[in-house]
Amino acid sequence: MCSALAPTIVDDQKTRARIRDVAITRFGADGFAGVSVRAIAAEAGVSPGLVMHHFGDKNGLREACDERVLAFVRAKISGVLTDSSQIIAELGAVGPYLARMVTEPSAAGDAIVDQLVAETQEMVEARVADGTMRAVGEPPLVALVITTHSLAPLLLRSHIERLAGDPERSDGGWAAIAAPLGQIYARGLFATTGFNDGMPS
Amino acid sequence: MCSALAPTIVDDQKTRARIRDVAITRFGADGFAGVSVRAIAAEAGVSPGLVMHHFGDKNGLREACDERVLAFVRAKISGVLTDSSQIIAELGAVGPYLARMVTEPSAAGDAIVDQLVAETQEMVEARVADGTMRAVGEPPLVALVITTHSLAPLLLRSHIERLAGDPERSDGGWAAIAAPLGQIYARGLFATTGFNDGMPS
DNA sequence: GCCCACATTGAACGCTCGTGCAATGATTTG
DNA sequence: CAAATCATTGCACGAGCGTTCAATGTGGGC
Repeated sequence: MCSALAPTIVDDQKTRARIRDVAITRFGADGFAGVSVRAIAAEAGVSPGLVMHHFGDKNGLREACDERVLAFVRAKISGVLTDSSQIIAELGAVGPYLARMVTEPSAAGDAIVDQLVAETQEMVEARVADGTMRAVGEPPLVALVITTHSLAPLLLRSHIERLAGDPERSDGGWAAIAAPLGQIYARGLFATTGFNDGMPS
Repeated sequence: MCSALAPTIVDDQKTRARIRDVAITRFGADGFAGVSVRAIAAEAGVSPGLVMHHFGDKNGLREACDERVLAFVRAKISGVLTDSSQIIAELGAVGPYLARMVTEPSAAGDAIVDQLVAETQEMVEARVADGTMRAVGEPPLVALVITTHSLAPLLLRSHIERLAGDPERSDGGWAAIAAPLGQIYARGLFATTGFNDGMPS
């Protein structure tokens, strides 16, 4: 064909994996319906036909992406929940895709949230048992609340960096919000104790 | 010019508004790229050409939707932040669209988040002033944290209803999470006071 | 050597998309 | 009544979509 220079220079990653990773990035950025197979193929440096050969159809490609991200989450992040900035930075291109997974309805997204909630629940029960956490409700519900709240930075990443980011510091504003975040979880937000369900308006 | 008597004028506005409202529902469900002008036109009972006549092009339709939702939020909800279940129920079909607006990058989404943060900041400053809220950091950052956390139920609505929903109660699980939520904001989550930034792992 | 399995391509298919446009119908205006 | 205005339609166009497929390159096992 064209380049017979180095046989392994294109093979820095297996072709199938490269297509899938490009797809994760593009799907994360523009959504499943917002990206064409052709665009992914072009960015991966292959033909559209090869995408179909490896993944069957466009939906097969999506499933491969889901699977990959699910495995990524299972492996790397038992705690998307705790340390936002570090984890979000490590997520890299997977971040936006993961955000879409938990945001838009899908079985794979449900599986990820289930896993995060389960892990959080274990953490809650252990910490309540050893006395480092107060029991503020049924563990499954507490875990759900903590998980959803902890996912917020991932889902609203751009706004946090936009509104808390400091041109002085290279950090995207994550360090800045750590202080109030820690205060709330440590001692709460309200000075009064008469509090039922949500803030009184 | 402005003789407000003809029933046709009302019908007139009705058609344009109906198309736009259908678009909000469908865009919210499947995303902007995931819905065709034809599908929206069909569901609104009009021809695709009429959609172009009223909104110029597909992106004009999106801008009309953005504008509508922005006005909706400005008017109805000063506090998406506080009482989740009530507000989310009142949002109706606007909810998913609003979730996409704040989740996917756009100027309109930025505007909405800016507004919510600004309102929250006013609330924080007022409550710190009258002593019902502790000062846990700089008000802009505290407002940002509260806002992002309070948006989580909107963005993860399906998971909350899925995991906290009780077949016994008609409520979708929102009442169930109110208790731990209130406890956290009232007195915090941790029993110990030595706490820096995020939980130690 | 040959052969077979596989990666990969490029062209083509049918379809749907967003959009433009002339025509039609209804309503207001002069 | 005639003219004008505007909502509304049906149709057609070109582009781009997902997908198919026969052909071609490629490399390891016999």
